[in-house]
Amino acid sequence: MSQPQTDSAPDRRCQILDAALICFAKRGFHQTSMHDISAEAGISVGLIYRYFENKEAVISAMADRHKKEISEVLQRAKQAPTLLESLEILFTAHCCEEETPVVSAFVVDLYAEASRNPRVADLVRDVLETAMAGVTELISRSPEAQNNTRGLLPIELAELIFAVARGMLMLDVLRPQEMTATERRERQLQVTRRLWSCLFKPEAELAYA
Amino acid sequence: MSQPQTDSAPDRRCQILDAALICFAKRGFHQTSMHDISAEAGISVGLIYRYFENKEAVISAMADRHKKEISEVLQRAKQAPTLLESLEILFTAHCCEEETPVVSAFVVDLYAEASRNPRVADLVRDVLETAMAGVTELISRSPEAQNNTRGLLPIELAELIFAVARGMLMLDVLRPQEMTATERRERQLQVTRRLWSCLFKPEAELAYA
DNA sequence: TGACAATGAATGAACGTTCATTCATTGTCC
DNA sequence: GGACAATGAATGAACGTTCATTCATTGTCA
Repeated sequence: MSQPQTDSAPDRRCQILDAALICFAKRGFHQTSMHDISAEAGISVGLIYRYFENKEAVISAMADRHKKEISEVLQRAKQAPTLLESLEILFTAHCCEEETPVVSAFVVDLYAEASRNPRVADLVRDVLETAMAGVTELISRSPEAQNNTRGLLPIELAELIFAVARGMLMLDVLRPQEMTATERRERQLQVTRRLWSCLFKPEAELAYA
Repeated sequence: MSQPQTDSAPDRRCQILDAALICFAKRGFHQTSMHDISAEAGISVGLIYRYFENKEAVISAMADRHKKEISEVLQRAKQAPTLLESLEILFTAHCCEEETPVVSAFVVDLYAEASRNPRVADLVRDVLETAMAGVTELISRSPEAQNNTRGLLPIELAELIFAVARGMLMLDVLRPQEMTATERRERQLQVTRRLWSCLFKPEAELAYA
């Protein structure tokens, strides 16, 4: 039962962040009270303040964790055998039910927060640039992209890919609750494959119109 | 000088909504107080309640107005001579400085709100479906799309296009304030053209892989 | 036209509530 | 007992909302 401080502290932090994610996804940052979080975590309000300076620190820590999760997804994506599979991993990361789900509503809220909180904006931008650099590199090295027909650079392809991924994520928050994560995932995959067939279908070179 | 009630009432509502848009874009729905809105509009708090039942009614009215604005953009887009120009109008509607700008931050917030407010979700979904139907029709009738190479249906192309549009809008909120609307607009246009060249570059038919 | 009545747009102080934050107190383990 | 984890009632600021009040404008009657 007893845990030395150095071990228990990260656990508590994690527990609080888990609860915060659920609350934030359900109600949004600014409609979630510290009591909501404490209730969800099954602890007292005061205890949150032992691990986080204030509410904004909780939000920042959530953003940080999101950054780490994206890095991990990126690592997994990089190890996929084909570029298409890499993209599928990246595109569906936010509709997995198990593991550490990157809940769509939370991410959309994060972007909304970024629009007015420069610290969050910097962090989100950083996440995005890291992920984009990873995918750009992935594309550069993939055989599929060697003879893509439209004279687009890897970075330009990556920008398109990320735009679609963000756009699908935004669509995800409109889905009625009746739709399961699996169904949403299937939907995302369809669009991914569609985009893929547009971008990387092997064809002869052509100057662009 | 004197205005009959039937004329002045919509003006006041509009004035309040204009102020609310500025506040919402700056601070978000739930960080904006009714005092913020009244101060921005240059009126008293109480007066807002003469025109709107409560704060949620202000948000709903904003969403309604957004719906009308999108309809207008769609009408304009439909009248463009080429499909590319139609898409350019749709893609850059949110970074115009003049007229009634559809501020990116507000729209991202609207999606975040949609994720937890079913009424807002229905409205946003409705806007999206209308716009998507319009673009799908536009694509069906455009000569550019007659010989698109990837065996994608107009509706599937429209979904891709809208995903990119939403994704770029999300990116827009991360832009540092130093970037002008014109620069952001140019950025959006680049991506639009890139997508266009992927989707509609005239080529011979091919069965999809 | 002038005097007075009626209107309702507009105000902003006040109210009840919610919320983030604090801290005195209690529980737990070595 | 000492050190630290955990509690949750208390605090005060901020918020959405209400409503008694003001006052310019409009309508009415002589």
